[in-house]
Amino acid sequence: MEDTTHKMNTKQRLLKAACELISMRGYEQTTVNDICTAAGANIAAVNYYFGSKEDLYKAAWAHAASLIKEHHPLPDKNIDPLEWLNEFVRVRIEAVFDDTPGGWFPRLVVREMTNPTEMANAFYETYLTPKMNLARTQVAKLLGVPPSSFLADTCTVNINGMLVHLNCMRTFKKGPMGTRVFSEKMINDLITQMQTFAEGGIAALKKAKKGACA
Amino acid sequence: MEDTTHKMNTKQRLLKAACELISMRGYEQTTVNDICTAAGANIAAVNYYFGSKEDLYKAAWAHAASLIKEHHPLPDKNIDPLEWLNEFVRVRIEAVFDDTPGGWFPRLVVREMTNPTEMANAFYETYLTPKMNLARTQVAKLLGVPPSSFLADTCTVNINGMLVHLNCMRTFKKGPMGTRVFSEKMINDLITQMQTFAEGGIAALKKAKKGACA
DNA sequence: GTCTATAATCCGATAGAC
DNA sequence: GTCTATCGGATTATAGAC
Repeated sequence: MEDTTHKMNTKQRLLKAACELISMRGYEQTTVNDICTAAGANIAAVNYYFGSKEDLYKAAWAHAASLIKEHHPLPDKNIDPLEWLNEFVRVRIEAVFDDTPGGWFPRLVVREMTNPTEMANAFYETYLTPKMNLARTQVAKLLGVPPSSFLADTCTVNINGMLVHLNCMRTFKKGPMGTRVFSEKMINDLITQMQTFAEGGIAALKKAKKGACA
Repeated sequence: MEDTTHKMNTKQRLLKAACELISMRGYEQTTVNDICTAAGANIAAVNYYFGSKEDLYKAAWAHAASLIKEHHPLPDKNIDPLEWLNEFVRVRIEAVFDDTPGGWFPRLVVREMTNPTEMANAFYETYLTPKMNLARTQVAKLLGVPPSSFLADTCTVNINGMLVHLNCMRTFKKGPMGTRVFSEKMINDLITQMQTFAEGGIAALKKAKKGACA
């Protein structure tokens, strides 16, 4: 990671500082003063370039979303469902452990999820719901049920829950949740384990469904 | 739930209002003014009875912890591990969906997890770590590995992640995460599904472990 | 014990000089 | 574009009357 801060103009520096600080501390806990100081800009710069703290925040989401799309793209939806799910788990975990700008997005998401602003609904619809629909479609294929079914929904929520929880452990440094340290090998083991766990869980649910019908 | 507010003294009313409001909105988002208004007390009452907002918060945790111990006790640790885990999942989910004071604790936990105060570490050690150690011990028995192993740890984290995520969906009403509505039957289905999913996940991990040794 | 009034901070936003 | 100075609002905590 080359530091190109010195080459960026004030607006770009503010955007970068906003992504970094807000993904690290959350929206409410980050003041415009913090952002301006980190960006080497004056306290009035945020309002000059973005109009308000809220609008800077929206720009930060858009920026982080484009970066994760570039660095951690989701698998092709036309491949085998099980392969898709394994790739999905892998990509999501890798993004969670990404300490470069490519990892800003999952942290912004979990901050917004757990400390919602007035913009939460808009962010969800734009950036998250489409991805979640993709995942539920693949899980439904594996379960042999419609994507709109309660089983497909809750099963997807379960898998997403494990990933979100992992994201929390990385995002919230304060408190014992963030005290775990993961080496490169441990991350790879974690990916394999979560893939195995999810696959086993889905298989068990599919089997139980058949049993209930018989 | 009988409303006995009128019978309580000011200190008790403050404690109740603090539990309700902070579990609903979080510590930072709840002002002492909100709490005093809800308790029908004066703005200065919190400092008079508890010394500070922080000390009231500590009292709220202690109160909520004693209530969940009473209304949603964990299963006996000497029963069969699989039965223990199923009971654990059931009890935790029931607590998450409990809208009475018995459900204050999980909401306080998730608020503190995702918006940590300076007291986070102390709360964890006192109220949470012991429970998590219990769960990891049972999961380790099912996996056939030591409780201190990476596999037992991450597997327990996976299961806990699903439960925490469910807790988030109930706690954070703002944003689409809290828009799902669960009927009594859906909650029971959810319990069965999550038990099946966890059991299947653990079985798959145990099988993969054997395969790796062969 | 309860109340009013206020002190002491802190934050986002903006006016106006340069 | 950048800066200083300040306004207006919100919050915790407390002093002091009743």
